Amino acid sequence: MAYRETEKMRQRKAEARQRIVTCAYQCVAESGFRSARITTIAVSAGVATGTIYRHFESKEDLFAEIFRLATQREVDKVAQALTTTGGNAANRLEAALRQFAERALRGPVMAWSLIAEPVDPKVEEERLAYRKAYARLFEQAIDEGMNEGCIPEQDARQTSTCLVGAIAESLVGPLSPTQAGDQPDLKDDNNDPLVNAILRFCMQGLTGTRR
Amino acid sequence: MAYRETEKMRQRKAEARQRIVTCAYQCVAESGFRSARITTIAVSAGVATGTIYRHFESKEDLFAEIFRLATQREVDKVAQALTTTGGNAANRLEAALRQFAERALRGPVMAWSLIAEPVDPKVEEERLAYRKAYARLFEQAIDEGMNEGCIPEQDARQTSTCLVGAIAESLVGPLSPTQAGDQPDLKDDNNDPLVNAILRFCMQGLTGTRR
DNA sequence: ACAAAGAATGAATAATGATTCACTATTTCA
DNA sequence: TGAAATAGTGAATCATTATTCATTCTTTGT
Repeated sequence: MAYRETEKMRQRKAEARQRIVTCAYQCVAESGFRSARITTIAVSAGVATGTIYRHFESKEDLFAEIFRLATQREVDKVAQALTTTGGNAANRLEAALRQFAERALRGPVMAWSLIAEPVDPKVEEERLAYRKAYARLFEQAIDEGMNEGCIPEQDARQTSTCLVGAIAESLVGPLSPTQAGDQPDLKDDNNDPLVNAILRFCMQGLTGTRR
Repeated sequence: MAYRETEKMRQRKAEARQRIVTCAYQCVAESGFRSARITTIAVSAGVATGTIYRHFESKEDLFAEIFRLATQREVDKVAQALTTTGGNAANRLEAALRQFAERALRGPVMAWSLIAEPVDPKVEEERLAYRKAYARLFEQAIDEGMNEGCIPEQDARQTSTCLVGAIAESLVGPLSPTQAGDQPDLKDDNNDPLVNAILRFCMQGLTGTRR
């Protein structure tokens, strides 16, 4: 016997994989999935195109992983807003919705890719999962709110889906790459008028209470 | 001189064009844009593939026209619901939203193509227009409602965008081709629970009044 | 019937990039 | 050092369809 995979090698491979992921991520964050080329990613990661296929079944698989990664970041942040905010469940939910919208407006290219860019089926599947992940977070908060009594009884799952839809749709226009360069700066002070208008609708739909 | 386009010819060409459009429409209504092939459309329309290019610049152009056509039908129906329903602006708007959702559930394949199927850029553009068309209808109704006093003052454009988003997102799951065969029959009696739940959220978001 | 003009045809082409794979290089261990 | 095992390479291949265009067919007016 001669060669057996050693720790050192395992690590080196993991590094290469990581480099590929990172470069692919950057490509997508710069100009979306559609224009991201395997060749380009390979070059920028300093490997041959073939090497990418030693780490990923296919381009779609790689992209699905990128999507999942980007998604996880976002969902985590929203989950965090949900847990670290004070006040009742309705307050916490509002903070989470705000986080969702504001983060999107801050990273518009990636947000557009995640929300609205036409993508291949495997990636589209991830998108459905991503939207569902948000919905589930919101759903849980609504359930809590109903228990606390600060949110009226309702179909929490259905409402959470509506919340995701209302926000996503409201962002499509502003994020659309045809009007890049808009939305110059966004303050941290809960005062973006677009975000406020979205939130008003969402919270009203949720609580049936005029703001 | 010898040949000059005559009325008869003009008509015959128009018929061929119409046939192409109809067949393309059927293809899409059966299984979406992605799987619709120019060759298949040509065969079913009884023309050569080349002939399609005498009538349309490109596949995308043809599909954009199909999209526009399908869209127009839907938007017209919603507009009709908006004008023919009795009651105040809020009632009329509710009827329109209901029409939007119910029609989608009745023609799920086409609805999915219009709402969520990944499509090429030119067609995607039509989709934005389509969503905007709905939003504009709703916006107008909201404006009327604010004048009538039955809808509180708000940013009508923003609200209408949220309405479109909430409904569309709520439909994505149920329309998704992976779970075709669901949603077996839908009565005309304003009683589909999914539709009712969506409408509750929408109307609350709009009026801030609990249902 | 004929020639000019245009329409229709559909097999061949083109374009695009993802993917492969025969080969080279590297790692490991006796 | 050398042989086995695996990793890396990237030019060539493949697959998929939309699109083209040289050719054939139709229509029209004389």
